[in-house]
Amino acid sequence: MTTIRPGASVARQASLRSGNLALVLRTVCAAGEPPSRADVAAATGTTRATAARLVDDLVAGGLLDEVEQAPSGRRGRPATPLAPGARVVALGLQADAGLLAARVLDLRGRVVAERVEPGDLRASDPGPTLARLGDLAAALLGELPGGARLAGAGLALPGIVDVEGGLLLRAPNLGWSDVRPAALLTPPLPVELVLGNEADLAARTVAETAPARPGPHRDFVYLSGQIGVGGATVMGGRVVSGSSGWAGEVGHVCVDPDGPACRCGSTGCLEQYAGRDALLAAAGLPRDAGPRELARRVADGDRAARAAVERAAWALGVALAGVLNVLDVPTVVLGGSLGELADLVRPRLEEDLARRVLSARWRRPRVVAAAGAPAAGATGAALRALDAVVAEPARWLAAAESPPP
Amino acid sequence: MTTIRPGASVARQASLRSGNLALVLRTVCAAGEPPSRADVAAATGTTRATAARLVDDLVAGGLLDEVEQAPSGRRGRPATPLAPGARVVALGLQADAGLLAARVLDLRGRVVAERVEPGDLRASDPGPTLARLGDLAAALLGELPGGARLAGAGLALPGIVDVEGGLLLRAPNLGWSDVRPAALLTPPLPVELVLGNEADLAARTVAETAPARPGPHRDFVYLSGQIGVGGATVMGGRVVSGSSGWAGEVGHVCVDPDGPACRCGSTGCLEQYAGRDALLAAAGLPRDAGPRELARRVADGDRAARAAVERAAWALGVALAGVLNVLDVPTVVLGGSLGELADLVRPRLEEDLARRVLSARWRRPRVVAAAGAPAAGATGAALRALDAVVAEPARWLAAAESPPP
DNA sequence: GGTTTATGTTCTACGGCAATACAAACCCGA
DNA sequence: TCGGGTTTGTATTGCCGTAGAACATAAACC
Repeated sequence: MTTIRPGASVARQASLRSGNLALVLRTVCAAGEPPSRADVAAATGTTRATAARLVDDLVAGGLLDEVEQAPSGRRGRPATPLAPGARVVALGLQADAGLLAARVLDLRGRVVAERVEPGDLRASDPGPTLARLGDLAAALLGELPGGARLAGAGLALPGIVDVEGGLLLRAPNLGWSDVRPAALLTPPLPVELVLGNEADLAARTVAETAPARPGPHRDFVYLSGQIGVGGATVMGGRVVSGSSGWAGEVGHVCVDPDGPACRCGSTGCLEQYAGRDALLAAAGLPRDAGPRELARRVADGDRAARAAVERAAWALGVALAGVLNVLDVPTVVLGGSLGELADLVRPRLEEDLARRVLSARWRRPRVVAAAGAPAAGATGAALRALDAVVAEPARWLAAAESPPP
Repeated sequence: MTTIRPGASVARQASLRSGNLALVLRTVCAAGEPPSRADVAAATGTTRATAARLVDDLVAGGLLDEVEQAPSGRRGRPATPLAPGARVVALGLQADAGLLAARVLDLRGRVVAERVEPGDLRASDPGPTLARLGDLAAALLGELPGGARLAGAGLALPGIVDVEGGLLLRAPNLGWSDVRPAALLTPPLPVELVLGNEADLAARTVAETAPARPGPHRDFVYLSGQIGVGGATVMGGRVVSGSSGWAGEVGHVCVDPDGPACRCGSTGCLEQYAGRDALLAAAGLPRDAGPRELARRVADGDRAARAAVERAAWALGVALAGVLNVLDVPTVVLGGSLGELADLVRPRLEEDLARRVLSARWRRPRVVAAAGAPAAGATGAALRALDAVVAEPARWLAAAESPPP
């Protein structure tokens, strides 16, 4: 007998149903206006009968809501508008060098509740810090409206993370190594806590404005300007996480091999030119100044500030040109403190990219700023948990059925 | 009525069948030894009855063959071994600066016929060159055994390609721009010719040793050392082609912004250090010398040759560290002339990567040489066409049914 | 108030896979 | 030589999900 690798499993009729449930739910989530069953049928290419059956199951499981119909003035039987289930929510957490954040989103992408607590967490102690974050989370979950069902929780961390193992391997800016946040988060959460890289999760908020609703860009490189520079790549609306989930470290792309030494052991990393600490130091500003102060000085004509920003733009051009040559994405999204400097670096950066990117003569790369909501990582963490539900509604329905309502 | 973006279409029962046909075919292709129907059932998780039904359809369509059973000595009814259909073949072509190649592969990954014609095609005229390639292809197709059915054809080109449009936008080493090869290839092929980047297609030969049979590496960066340096990224066994198919231009990652000017308009591109022309020039060798001559000189202790290789290894370290930081893949595969120099550059390159790649302390990147078959691009082009059949056997079966055998 | 129009529901038909039983082909041992 | 054991391949039945068509419903239009 030949032994064959397990491989994928066959598609049974249940898989068919499961896939179509996901398709219907995704369709409703992606729609701008609440669609009717007939709209869903048209968009998915199925019959009204089948679409209705799938919608009914999703409504029964709370994943879709039948919302109040506004008088449309159109003739024919009035439609029943459908919206993603408002009672399905997820918790997103973020611990960063500059803040602790907790945010609850519902399936429609609305912020149900949030707490953001600024503070300097550089070189902090993981235990007390995560206990504070746990308190924030508990307070948030306590004030949820009745009937809300928590679909999952995520934690965005500025470092290298072992997602399967639930382990933060190293977060240089926090000074943390080998931390298991789920164990330190008190009181414990009622659902599993999934870790994630801050930039990966923040990029998700650009890729989708609400669970399964596509954002303005589908293919882009995201740069998260923090104390260092984090990054993520999104292709086809999905974050490219690499074979171990450590992709996107654009901050450590080498810009100049003869450049300054970096904490990571290499030399001339992008972070040494465009990271917040590096920028502020080059501009002669104190470490706790913000990007706005830097932007103000540039506007005032401060020479050191101008030079620092110019140098950052140059470094971004070298590093991002390499990334764009390798990945072929049309857009660079600047987030975090880099987002606040986007207008200052864009002219030079776009020009450099046009010169250095091989395919620029056929499609010129663009640089945009992320719509800067604070603690985007927390939002992204909640989005990821909700996306998991949208991807496999059948699992959710099965879980919801075991305890009868 | 709300208009919703088309989105994906629902899964019908036909999709179920189509998906399972693909799964069965993929399973047989991936297996090392010809499996029986019962093996297929076990590997896919379905019943013997269903597996047999699917296999029968694939056998009827020629996508699977029932091969001769060798006496196994095991008790029980002897199994009927299954192998990918030998009569399903595809044509792969390649036009490169150093050769023209045509190769026919069957669904088992065997070379059915081939022609490789060396020659210097730098700054050549596309018309006559492609006519020569067309002659090669016609000769090859003429000598195919009776009953062979051509599933598709592909052409590997060292440049930027518009795959949908069938247009070669620019191939600097050939000196070609805006060429439409399908129109210049005489006599015309009996199937559609799909273009592809040479490095992308060569990388495919590393990702799979035969159609749908996984190769030794599933996640890697492939570097194709030609006159310049092409590249491709493979993640999860799939070539990452980017949003327009122009990904993988590792050769134009900036290694040193103050380095020599590159044809592409940038400065200090990797190609200026590790491309064949650059390497040979730095070693003081004539342009038409090969990488073996260079390797021989290094072994003989030639100082200029050693310095050239050392410099290339340094540049590869800087560029690939950036790529690995962004993509998180564990392996670098060196192909083409770089493959022949792999043993010379590996020590320094692996050391530099270990220092510069952020995740190296958890998983140290490895550098390997591609098993160097000449004209890997042609093989990859044929593989791609065969993979398309494996991915959608139902389409092939439908097409095979319309003209009855 | 009848007609038109669009939505939502009900019912039957068809196709695909699961489960089971059964037939076929080989090895083994008496 | 022949029956038991074993594995493979095939036939039959039942379940399930979608397609298709007919029907019911609720509004606007005339």
